[in-house]
Amino acid sequence: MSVKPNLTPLPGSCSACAVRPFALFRVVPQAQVGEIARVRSAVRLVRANEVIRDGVFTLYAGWAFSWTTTTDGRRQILDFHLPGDLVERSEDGAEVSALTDASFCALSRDRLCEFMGRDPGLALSYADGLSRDRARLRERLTSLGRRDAVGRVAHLLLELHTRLQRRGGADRTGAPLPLKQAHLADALGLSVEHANRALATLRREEVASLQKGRLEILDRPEMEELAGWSIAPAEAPVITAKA
Amino acid sequence: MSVKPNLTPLPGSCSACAVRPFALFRVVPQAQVGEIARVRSAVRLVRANEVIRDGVFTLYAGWAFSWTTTTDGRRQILDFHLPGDLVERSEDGAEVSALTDASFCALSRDRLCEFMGRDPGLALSYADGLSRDRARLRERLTSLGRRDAVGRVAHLLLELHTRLQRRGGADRTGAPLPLKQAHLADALGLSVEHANRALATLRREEVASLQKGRLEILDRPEMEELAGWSIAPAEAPVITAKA
DNA sequence: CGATACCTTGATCGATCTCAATGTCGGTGG
DNA sequence: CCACCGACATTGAGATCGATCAAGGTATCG
Repeated sequence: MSVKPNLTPLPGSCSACAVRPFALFRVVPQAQVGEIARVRSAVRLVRANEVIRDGVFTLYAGWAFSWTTTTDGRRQILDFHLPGDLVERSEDGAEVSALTDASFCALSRDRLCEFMGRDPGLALSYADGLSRDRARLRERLTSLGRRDAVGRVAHLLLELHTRLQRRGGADRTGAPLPLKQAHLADALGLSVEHANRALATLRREEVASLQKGRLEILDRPEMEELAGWSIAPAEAPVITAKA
Repeated sequence: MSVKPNLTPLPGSCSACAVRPFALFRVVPQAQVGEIARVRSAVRLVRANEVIRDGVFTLYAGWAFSWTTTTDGRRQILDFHLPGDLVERSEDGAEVSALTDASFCALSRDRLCEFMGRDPGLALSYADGLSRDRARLRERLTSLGRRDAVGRVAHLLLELHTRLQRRGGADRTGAPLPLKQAHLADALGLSVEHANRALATLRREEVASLQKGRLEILDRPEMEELAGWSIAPAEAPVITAKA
């Protein structure tokens, strides 16, 4: 086991940054890329499972996730972070950990705020990221509220596949996915055993498989069906319920 | 039954707006309040349960909520909106409905973007709102993932009480709360019957009661206990699960 | 080879859903 | 004024999904 994570180090200059097209600073014109460096406070490498203490950072390589624990000690994973994502350690007691070995650019919150205060485009880029986060959380909330275990798992896998694809980290039928079953369980409000069974169902039905860090989508239509993956608008039931 | 909602109409001028101190435009200095009017596209009154079609608006009076339905027709409430909140009808098939009779200022998305593009402070105010939305969704996700029915109900009631209090709409021991049990159920991933039973438990244990549109908090320490209402940071279990 | 981390499976238990009534209360038409 | 109606709230009994508990199984790494 190497002492340091086995990741290519970050480029010294932001102008060569491979993830900038997907990141907060994508809106900064080439001419002002130099200014970004003043917001950067450190470049770091962390090992899988290490807790990250920096308040704001842009993930460069590897995965991370945000989580809390309830008072009785159970973990809830709030979101997964992919390369290019801007991640904030929030005030409210949530933590951020590396899911894999990872590297990132820590930012100074003060200098970032200052920069955004001068550059509305950057502020809007920041807002755009928040808006995406919110959309993801809403989807996940819908999963936990109204989908069964198989549906939740299928939905999360489709979500991650889509996000990876947008960054070129996936092909149409699969992608590398470093999640353990415990991560799935803690993100979806399931026990590990049940997450395992849901995954087994998907595999048995030849819908999808997640093994050895790789997702394979075998039957996308069926998977979307199970996940309730419709971005379709809805008629308006006035006062509904029925779990 | 009146044909029009029984709400005081909005003031003609934004400078007299009662909710502006809590709203997106709180950061606009008095001298430029006139510019806000150009972003406003309409003032509307809607009845309880009416679907709202405007894309972006500031709620002025009354409550609203955002929701989706799953493919099998069950409803998930994504968030509740209170006076002063900026509400967006999102791209993704989520709808917004009035929970009570309500009035609001519809905004032009284009002109709002333009304004924010000129005024970084406004863009950051917008981001701040998104950030709060996200924090609320994370809390709710934790509820659905890791808390039982009574905990979920208690937590949501505390959240709403806190939000109302910040706006002066609640005293320490209670507040008017127009939610039906079906709203609670659909927000928390429960059946109406079970939401009812959870509420009954809280009442029986003399922790809190929600009746006739009013919340009473009878035993706040106990309620916080049940809700897991700790904003306490947590130790880091490395790979947990166990629902 | 043994340890460790992770995955899998089975049996049982329990929280929550479903289905089916019944109760309450404010409003409305007669 | 009263009987009825519709919207909500409540209660009970039985069915289910997913949690727990308890073993194994497998693969990787030192």
